[in-house]
Amino acid sequence: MARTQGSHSDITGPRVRAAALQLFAQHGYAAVSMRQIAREVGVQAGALYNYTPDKQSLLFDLMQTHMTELLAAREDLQDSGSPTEALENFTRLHLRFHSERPDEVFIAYMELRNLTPENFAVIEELRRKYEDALETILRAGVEKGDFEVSDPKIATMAVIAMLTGVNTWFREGGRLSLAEVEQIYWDMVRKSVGA
Amino acid sequence: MARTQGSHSDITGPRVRAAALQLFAQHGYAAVSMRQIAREVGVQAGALYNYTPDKQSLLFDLMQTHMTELLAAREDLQDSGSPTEALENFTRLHLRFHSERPDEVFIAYMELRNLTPENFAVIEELRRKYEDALETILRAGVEKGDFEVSDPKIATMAVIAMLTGVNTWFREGGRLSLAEVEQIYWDMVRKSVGA
DNA sequence: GTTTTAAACGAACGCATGTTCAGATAACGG
DNA sequence: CCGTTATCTGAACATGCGTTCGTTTAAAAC
Repeated sequence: MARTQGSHSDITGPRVRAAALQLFAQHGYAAVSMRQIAREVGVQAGALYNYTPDKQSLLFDLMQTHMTELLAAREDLQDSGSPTEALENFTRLHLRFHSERPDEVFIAYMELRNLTPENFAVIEELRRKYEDALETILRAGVEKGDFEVSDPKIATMAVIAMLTGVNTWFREGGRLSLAEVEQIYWDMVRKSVGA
Repeated sequence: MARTQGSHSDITGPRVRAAALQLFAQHGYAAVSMRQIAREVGVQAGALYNYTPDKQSLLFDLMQTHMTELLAAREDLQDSGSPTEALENFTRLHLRFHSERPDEVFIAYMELRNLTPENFAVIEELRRKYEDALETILRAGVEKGDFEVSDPKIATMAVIAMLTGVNTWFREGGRLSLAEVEQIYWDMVRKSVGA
């Protein structure tokens, strides 16, 4: 029973990625089989190969798309203001972007070791670019005398770790709204760099 | 060829756990087979079942041991001093303990979803106890007027995330010594809670 | 109304998985 | 020196894996 209604490729393709995203995030790449993904989509396993050359590419595409979108969102920020304003923009963007995409974030941080070396290098490069953006802001603030940071490299890692940690507990509809969470984290980030 | 020298159970047992620890951390629980662990130990797969009832127990034991040791180390700290001193002790202990056990920490954070529901509940309870310790310190500091923290629960999560992030980049023998890293992170933690 | 083609089926491939267990081996206690 | 026992082997089990491919279906094109 193929094609029970209309052309499917532009519907099934996104559904395959959505199912892979959800299942990889929930159980982990290695623990999810192509047959599970197919069952979620409502299709036989063989049909998945109309949409991905293999399982590895499915993972890589999800991660690359996520990192590319993150970088694009970051570049949309015009850091014309002061370092403090730039840092606030970065902080709020990071929190908003990450809290909107818990599954993508989870995969991007947990499944790096399941990438082939070539694919890993690509993702790492994207991640490095993102970290560089924050480090640049911190260095500008230090140079201008606005921030008090002894080691910008470490401060970058510390701030990103702190912000990304929001995904371990924040759920929309919980005790606090995203706006409140943004404010609390921004207060902590600001103080931690002495701004 | 069994027992080529002396009794092995008290040697092989720890070696099984060590191999599992290293392999789970490197490739992930789901991606590591019992035969890989056995090969690392230098034994056939069947022999592993003299030391663990199954693969799941191997993972659970590693995580439970780690969390129990962490809590024990935490309880060895006498927080007789001020909240600020208690927070500094907590910060330095966390950094030291975690940087000494990168594999255990990695597993404890990444493999939660591969625990059975019963085992997961046990580990989560241990983690909650550890987080409670920090939250108690923060609340004491707020009450005494030493800290400036709007939401102790969130501040707890933020600080722990920031500190645990040290494991994503810190390697002994790198640019900075552990003592230097401790100082930098303590500065940032102290400032972030307004102490 | 016929032909083309996108899309999915469903069986098959070789191989790996966690776990069990009867049998072999070698150090130990007597 | 012999019998016991802790320890490990090695084969087997059912099941599942990622991937391939000839075949079937039904919508689209003409």
